[in-house]
Formats: sequence, structure tokens, C-alpha cells
Amino acid sequence: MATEAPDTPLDFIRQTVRDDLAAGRHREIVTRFPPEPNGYLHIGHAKSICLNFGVAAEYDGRCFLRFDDTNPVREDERYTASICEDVEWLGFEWGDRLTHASDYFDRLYEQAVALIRGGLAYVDHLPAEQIREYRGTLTEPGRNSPWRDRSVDENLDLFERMLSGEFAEGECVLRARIDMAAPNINLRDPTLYRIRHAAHHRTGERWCIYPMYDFAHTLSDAFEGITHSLCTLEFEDHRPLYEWFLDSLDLPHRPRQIEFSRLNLAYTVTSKRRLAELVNRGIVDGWDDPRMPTIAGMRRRGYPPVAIREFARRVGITKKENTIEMGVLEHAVRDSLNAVAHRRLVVVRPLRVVLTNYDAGTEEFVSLPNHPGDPEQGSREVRFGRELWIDADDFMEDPPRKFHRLKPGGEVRLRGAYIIRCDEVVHDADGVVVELRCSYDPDTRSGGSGSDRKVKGTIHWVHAPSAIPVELRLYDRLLRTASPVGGDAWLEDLNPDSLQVIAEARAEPAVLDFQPGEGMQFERVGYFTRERENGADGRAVFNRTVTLRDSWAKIEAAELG
RNA sequence: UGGGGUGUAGCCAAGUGGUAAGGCAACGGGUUUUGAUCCCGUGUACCGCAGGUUCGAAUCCUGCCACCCCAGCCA
Repeated sequence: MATEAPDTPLDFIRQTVRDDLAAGRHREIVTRFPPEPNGYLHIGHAKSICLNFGVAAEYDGRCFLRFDDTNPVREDERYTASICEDVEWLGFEWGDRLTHASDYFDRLYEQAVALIRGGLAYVDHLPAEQIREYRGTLTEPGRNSPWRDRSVDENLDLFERMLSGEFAEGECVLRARIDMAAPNINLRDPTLYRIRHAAHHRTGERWCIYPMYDFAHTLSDAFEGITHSLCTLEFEDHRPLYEWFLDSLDLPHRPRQIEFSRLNLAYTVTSKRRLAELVNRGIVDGWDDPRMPTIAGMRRRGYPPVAIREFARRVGITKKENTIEMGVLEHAVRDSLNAVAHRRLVVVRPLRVVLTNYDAGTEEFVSLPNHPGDPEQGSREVRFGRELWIDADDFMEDPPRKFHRLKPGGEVRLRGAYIIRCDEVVHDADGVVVELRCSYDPDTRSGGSGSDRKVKGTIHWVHAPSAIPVELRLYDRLLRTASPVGGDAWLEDLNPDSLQVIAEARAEPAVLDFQPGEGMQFERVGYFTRERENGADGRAVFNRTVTLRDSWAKIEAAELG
């Protein structure tokens, strides 16, 4: 497992872990990542995965991957495979520590019985609506349920009958007997077990009562010997209940819960509920749509796992609400890709160029390095001839100042080949530029004797007869606002241009050298990766991972006012 | 108006009583056959506000303000 950039100050959780170890409070650090199998993992989970698995790895401990599957009606086996795949792809290993809360259903039941025996839990026959009313409000205390003082024997009997299926869903629940006047609402006799006559994806029909999160999660932590149970801020209020279970039961270990703030990313959504909505409404392709901030989406988009790990490291761990700018993620992605991605030439919007002084009967090969900064990565031979495509953006008939690309009468270097001059602009009947007639300077071939001649610009190109048609999918932010509003209104802030399909791009054939997931840079355009499925008429499809930094865009905006 | 949290530059984030790290962004400049990369440089951060303690406070105390979370038989 890679451990990146060591010289970061320790966050407050790692400081605690380090101190606990130094004080001899634990022999070994044990953490856990506890996803509910009801959706795909996203960038926020990635932060938690990097924290939990990262801390375990850094302190020679262990981390469990535990599915929190206590609610059969919400969860589905089909999500577990993707979750495993995502964690693994991110670069982490759980070894033999793949568990499920449902693995502990028997032990959980025993502990519930223990609570009843201790007079600390009771079966409540109040309907759900009444329970809510009896709970009180944020500012007023709750009231005791009329069933709160049943005898231990009666509760034992009733709980067993709940288990045996004697009651209908909603007829009764098992509740902890704590304090209905507690200022912390989580302590007002929280529900421990509810009845669900539903098959569980792992335990089948064996159970019809299922434990609630607080009970199952705390005890699972204790069973597994978790030393540091790291969760997000919204569970801070639950910590007293977590402690109550640990105090009330005879358990093999005493884990400690520590909360940190969840990750928010600007211009996207990072809640499972909202991501599911995008999928269900058909706004995106699926959970792994490259626009989605899901791990699967980022993988398909071409983000390397190391970039995500580095991103998680850079944003840090604190208890402060935060919204991270996309630039941080994008920078991490570019940074990791820049070093390793091979370069290729691809023209996005093809404009025909004819080199009028180049012999129509011949062609040649020019050598282009796979990586300009690293000769070790080799080079490739690229076909060159009289007819080429260049990007329409690289020509302007009436350009602003500082435009270093091609213009009438102007010169530009073709990357890795020759300097050309634009002699004539051909228009169609509507006045649209359809072809450039240029002449090349034979002395200026890259690597040749006259190649040191300087021109202001260098542009990319492809050899027209041998170029292959490819489809490009250009992705942009999902939202047009940085922080989506609450409720359903955020759907109105969706960016209508989050996907732009370029059906008729032209590429040098060597773009086919790479597998989906491997990153390459289309020079001057951006980083791309191959899409698994081909597009129309079988042509290769490439997803844009991220653009290159574009300082021209700013200059252009300034020049054009 | 109950309880639990959080406030350090545009966004993150170190700092744990001795005089405010770092990253991203932004803005200059250099190198460059990618307007990329790379390299240099640029920020007076009223440390939420107001008092107090101290020789000395982002760090300690008091009071206030702002924002976030909690009333599932969800996790």
C-alpha cells in the first residue's frame, strides 16, 4: 500500500491514536469502515476509507470492512460487490476482516436479553406515532410510555414472542430504558429492535426482528475489538448512547467513538440520497457515470486511485464544516497523471489543412516522445503528409492580440513536425472556414538542422488519411452552484452542459494503445481515458478525465473584453 | 427558547501561552516545440466579537455573536 507524502502534521484523530498507543491503552489499533449496502461509495466515503484504513496501516493495526446491514428493506446484496471493488481499487486491503453486522445477530439478541434482564430494556406497545408524541420535543422533556414498567419476565416473554413472529410489523418494539427527560433526545428510550417480516439478503427468513443502528453498531465495534470508531459529526449526539451500551453490558472490548466532519465538494452532491436521485431520475447514466463523485464514477472518468488518496490527505481531518473546491481534487488528479500519462495527438474539432508544397504522392513519419519530460517513456512514430487536421480553435481569421496560433499569413509549429504558414483561407457558401491552404518549411522538421527556428505557437495535428474517428465525452461540473440548496430545489441547479459529446474527433491511431482506466494526455486538450463500450459504428470513446490548466482562457477573456 | 458541535486569508489547514506552517486558488515573472509541466516571486489573516488574566494570548477565563447537527420502528 502506498503511503504518500509523509511530512503532514498529524490530525487530531491520529494524535489521539498516537497518544493512546504511547500511554499503553491498546496493544494494537483496530478501526473499521462500516458502509450500509444501499448505494455506491462516493468521494466522502473515500475520505473515511483513507482515514480508517490509513490509520490502521500507519500504526500497524487492522481495519475491518464491515457491512452495516441491519435494515433488510433498504439494503441489497448487489451493492456489496461494488463496495468491495471500490475499496480495493482505492488501494486498501481488509484481509480476513470482511464482516457484517448480520454476522452478529445472535450475539446481539443475547445482549438485548441481557439488557432486559437488567431492567434496562422493555417491549413497548405504543404505536410509532405515539412514541413520537411521547418523546417530547427539542425543548420539552418526553413522557414515560405506559408499558415502560413491565416486569422483566413479561419483557422476556414478549421479546421472545417478537422473535417468534407473533406480532405484526409496528405492533411493538424493544426499547432501552434510559431517561425520557434526557436533554439529549437519543437517550429518551431509543428503539433497539423493530419487527420486519422481510427476508434479509444474508440471513434470509431467520429473523423477523432487526436491531437498530446504535445498538448494532456499538456492539459490533465491541465484538470486533475496534479501538477507535471513527464516524461523522452527525453521530456526535449518539456518543452518550454509545457509551451507555458499553457501560450497561458486559462486553469484551471498550471502543471509543471519535467524530470528524464529512466532506463536501463544491459544485456537486455528496449524499447517497441525492446521488441515488440522479440515477433514478435518469439524469445520469448510472452510479458510475463519469460525472458522479462516486468512486466508480471517478474510476470510469480516469481518476487514478493515488490522486484520490492524495486528495484525502490534502483536505485533512477536522471537526469543521467544510466545502472543498473542485480545484483541489483536479490538481491532485493532474499532478498524478502528469508524471505518468503518455501523450497523444487528438483533434477535437477538425479543420482541414492542405500543405500545398508537400508532395501529394508521399508521406513520412515523425517521432514524438511519449512524455516530453521523460525520455525513458519512449517515443512513437507518427504519420505525416500533405493533408492534415488541426483543431478549429487553433485558427482565427481575425484574432485578438497575443493569439499565438494560426492566422492568415501567420506561422505556427506543428507539434513534433514542421513550421507551416497559412497562405489561404477557404470558405464555404455561408462564409464558414472549411479549409486552410498552407505551406510548410522543410528545413524546420523537429530534430533537424533548422528546427531551432522559433515561432510563437505550437499546435497539435493529426494526419488526415490515417487518423481514426473517435468520440470524446467532455465532462463538466454537475451543478452550476457551489453549494446546493436544501429540499428538492437543488435539482434546478443542475448544469445542463455537464456532458458534451464530440462525435467526430480525429485521433492518431496510437490512442488505442491503452486500456480503459489508463490515463493519457491528449496534448493541449486534457487527460483522457478509454471508455469500456465503443460508440456509434464501433468507434472508440474517450472520457475526459480533467482539462489541462488553461491560462490562455484568461488572456483571451481579457483581450476580447 | 433544550442538547451537542464549529469559528485562523477566496477554499482547506497547522498551531496545544513566547509573538501566525503548508496546500489549493489568484496575481506577477522565468524556462518551454503542450498558452501544459517545471522554477521563482507576491498575502500586513482585526486568528468570529467584546472584555479580562499575563511581561507576553489564536492558545487561559468571562460574556456575546454566527453557523451546523439532533425530535426514524433510517444509517
